[in-house]
Amino acid sequence: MPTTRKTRRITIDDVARATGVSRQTVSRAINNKTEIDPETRQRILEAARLMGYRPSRFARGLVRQDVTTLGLVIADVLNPFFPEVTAGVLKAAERREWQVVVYNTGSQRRKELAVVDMIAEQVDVCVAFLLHAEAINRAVDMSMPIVLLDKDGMNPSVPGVRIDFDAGVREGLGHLIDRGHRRIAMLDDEARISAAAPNPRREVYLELASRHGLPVDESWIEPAANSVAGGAAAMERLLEVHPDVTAVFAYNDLIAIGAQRTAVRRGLRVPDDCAFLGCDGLSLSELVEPPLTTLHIDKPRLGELAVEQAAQLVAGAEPHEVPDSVVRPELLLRGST
Amino acid sequence: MPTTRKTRRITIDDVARATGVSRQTVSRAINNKTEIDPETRQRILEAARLMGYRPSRFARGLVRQDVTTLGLVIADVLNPFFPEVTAGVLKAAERREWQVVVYNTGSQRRKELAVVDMIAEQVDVCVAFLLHAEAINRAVDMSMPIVLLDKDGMNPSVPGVRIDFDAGVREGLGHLIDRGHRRIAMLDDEARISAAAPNPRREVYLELASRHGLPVDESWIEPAANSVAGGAAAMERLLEVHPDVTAVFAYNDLIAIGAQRTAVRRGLRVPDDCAFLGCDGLSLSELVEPPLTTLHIDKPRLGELAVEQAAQLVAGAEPHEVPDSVVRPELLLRGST
DNA sequence: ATGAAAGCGCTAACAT
DNA sequence: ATGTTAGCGCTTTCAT
Repeated sequence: MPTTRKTRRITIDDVARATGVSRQTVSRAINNKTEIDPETRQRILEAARLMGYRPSRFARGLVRQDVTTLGLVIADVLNPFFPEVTAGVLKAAERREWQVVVYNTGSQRRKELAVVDMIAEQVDVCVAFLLHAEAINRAVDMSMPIVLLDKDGMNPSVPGVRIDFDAGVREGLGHLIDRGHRRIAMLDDEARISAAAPNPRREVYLELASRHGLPVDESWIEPAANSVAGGAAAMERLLEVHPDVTAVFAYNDLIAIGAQRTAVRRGLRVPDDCAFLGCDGLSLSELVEPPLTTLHIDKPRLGELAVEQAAQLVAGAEPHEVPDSVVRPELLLRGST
Repeated sequence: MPTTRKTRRITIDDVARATGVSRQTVSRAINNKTEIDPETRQRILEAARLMGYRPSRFARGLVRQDVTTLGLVIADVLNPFFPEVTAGVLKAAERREWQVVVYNTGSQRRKELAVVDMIAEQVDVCVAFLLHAEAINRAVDMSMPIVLLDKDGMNPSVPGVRIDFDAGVREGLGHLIDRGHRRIAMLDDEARISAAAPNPRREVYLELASRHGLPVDESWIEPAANSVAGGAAAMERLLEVHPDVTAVFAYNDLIAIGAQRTAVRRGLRVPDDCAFLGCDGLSLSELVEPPLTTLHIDKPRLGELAVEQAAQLVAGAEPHEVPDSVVRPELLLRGST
């Protein structure tokens, strides 16, 4: 049972009183200002330490307006895609001495909205992966400076990084088609579907299928939960409907890896019986057997670019003045195709 | 070239002036208080939106002392161990409506110290993975309430979660010895070595080696950078010195996976020619070939326990009054042994 | 080298 | 339903 002592906060005045100096002198001591007697400083610092004094960040922030806090909104820390993006965000933030507050949404509508409300109150600017247009609009409505990770097809008045899936997926699927694949299925992201968010990966898939006259229709698109287990389960369902599938294009690497595992477990040879094409290029994807062919995205760079745009907003630029950045996926040919 | 307009902040007074009401009425409107005419509220809200007004979190925090910010200090977002811990931390923080600020140290002494200085100014309490005793002591010195992730052997006056490697490693190495392995090497973490941090994994390894009369000495311990590539490189070096090694115990799964890849690439059969035992149980480790035998740690729980201890500190408990938590690794037998 | 006064932007408590 | 008065804890500016 934790004791809930309401231990009143120790303030700079307490320290001043205890050391018999004025508040300002204490302030000088703890802020390493020059105009102060070295001995006085020592005495004050010592007393402050003993008393457990810690300056209030709020009081400080109020007067010196120099601390910038960035909100980073991601869907799921457990999907390696986000830690990789986060690495870039942290790096860029560190350079600027910005604080980074992280929020997880699970891509659920309710949580995305709740997180937007939260960040609106707590941060100066934010970089966000948001699937629900409603959540994005809410942020804009609250005058929250926001930069989108994966802005493709989203609210055009909000700056963001565009991942050029169009070119990438065209190249990736072209590769499968060149290899003679016709019965190519897609494992899509069910969260994106249920959020009714723009989905270039799916659109390009359908467009190419039609252009090349592939014998596939929407029944060849199976929604998957965004995880290895989700990909594995989706592949089971797909094989029920289309046991003759020869290649699978997955929404991302996690889903592709799960699907490939199902295939292997079922005794299919990869890539001979069924090939797999992932998307996003997790470092994990070269560790599985066979290593996954994937559309690699430079995720740290994605994060850095977003922070750079955020910096423009902080500097006073209007959202429409901040040009979108673009990241282009790169086809990494490996053993799964 | 971003425009650096110094656009003065819009305050509640600006909104009040623009709408011809008092500051307090604006406050009521934006905080959804009851005692206000619905029409007035609408008018104010509309004006605030148009003006792009956003309440200052500092001013607010100063007066309503109800926002808690937790600093989460990790070594490396790219090591899946930390995202998994982070998942637990975020979950526990969300329940309490705490903000979580993340800092990456790379386990470098300089950065650990810099991060401690930073968090001391910016957060109310922190949960940290710190290798350098100096950094921990600095936090204590600054009266920073802190909880350690992996506190084993660290400053006993600081609360933390203890991972019971002693029992775990005993069981894991016991398993290898039972299988008849004698020439068991260890791939240690070079960052921990250079920080001169306590290392129960290594100690137990040496103790068991001596107790069971294994034909190994310190030359059988090879330091590895904390990554798959690091593990791979360390294994190369190990094989130079001890080509007759039959089992490898790695500091963690990332290193084990890299080492195992080197073995496979060299044509060794795993586990017949060389077995691999990891430590920490990343979800990744069951995706590699062969799946890795490992000492699984419930990392989300580790994070949650730490936050619970942090909550006690926030509630006013003295560090020495907060009992350590313990997480016990569990041996997961898989294909690599 | 130190102190006094002013004020950062907001909300709580008390008027009206 | 709205306005007024006091701070929250700190740093800045200006005295001394």
